Amino acid sequence: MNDIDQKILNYLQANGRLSIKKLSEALFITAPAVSQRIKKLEENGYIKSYNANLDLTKIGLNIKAFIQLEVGPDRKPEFYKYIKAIPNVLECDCITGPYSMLLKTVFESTQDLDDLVTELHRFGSTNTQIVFSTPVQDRGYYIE
Amino acid sequence: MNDIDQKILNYLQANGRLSIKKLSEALFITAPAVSQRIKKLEENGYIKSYNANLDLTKIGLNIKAFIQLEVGPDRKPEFYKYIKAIPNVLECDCITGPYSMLLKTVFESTQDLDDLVTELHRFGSTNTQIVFSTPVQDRGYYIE
DNA sequence: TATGAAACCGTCCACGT
DNA sequence: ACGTGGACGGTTTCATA
Repeated sequence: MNDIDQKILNYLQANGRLSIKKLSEALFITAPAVSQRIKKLEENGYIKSYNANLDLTKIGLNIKAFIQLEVGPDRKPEFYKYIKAIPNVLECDCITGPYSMLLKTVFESTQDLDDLVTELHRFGSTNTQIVFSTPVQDRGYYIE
Repeated sequence: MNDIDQKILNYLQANGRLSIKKLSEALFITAPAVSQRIKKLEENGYIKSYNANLDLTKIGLNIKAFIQLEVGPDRKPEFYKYIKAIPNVLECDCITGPYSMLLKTVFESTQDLDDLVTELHRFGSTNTQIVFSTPVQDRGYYIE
């Protein structure tokens, strides 16, 4: 990981479909050199994936909410398997504090949100916060 | 937005660098047709961006934490400007409940986390939860 | 949306540093 | 170990219908 690799990572975080050619021009090295570096960054696990980022409200998912959930340590394996299968859950983190799980979720309606929360109660108590707005969208980390 | 567009969005969410050729083969239409569809999806705002997803622990950002913060309504503009300039904040949501903001953050050490929390206190009281593990990584929404 | 042609881009290889 | 330049093969785009 040197200076050029960091720049590649910054560029690709900002635009995951940037062509090798464009990168080679921005970095003043040739295309094969860029190609090799990216390959290594992928192989060494620096780059986990490339993703298109959608505007979910455009496909009717207008409700975004964070749900905190109490899950006993013994029920974690069961819970993980369950939660991975629910498409509305975009992220799930195991955290410190009285609620052990934090879920980031999206729904078409508050009714759908309510349905999931009701389901989740079989694992433990919940605490739900609905999102009004997102001043900082999930973004990359600029490396310097 | 028809069936083919949905499939394109699903494919690109899973692999943002998928070539037009590969997509055209998967969808049984020609490459120019795919190209035009993607262009429209971008223009109409369905696709907001393409991003490389990094393993942040690989670059020393081992601490991930959610910080809840009380911000008075009158100080929101000031807060938004401030928070956008901090690279450690990957996401910021304005939410319901006693704490009006939820921040997703990453740091090299708990010391750095402590420093930011101390800074944030000029806006209001905070509540911090450190992440132990992330069973569901920030993922796309599979459209059906 | 399909077709073919042209332009473009990415990869491979041999070589040099 | 890393970068370069040329050549090849594959991909995207354009014009046309």
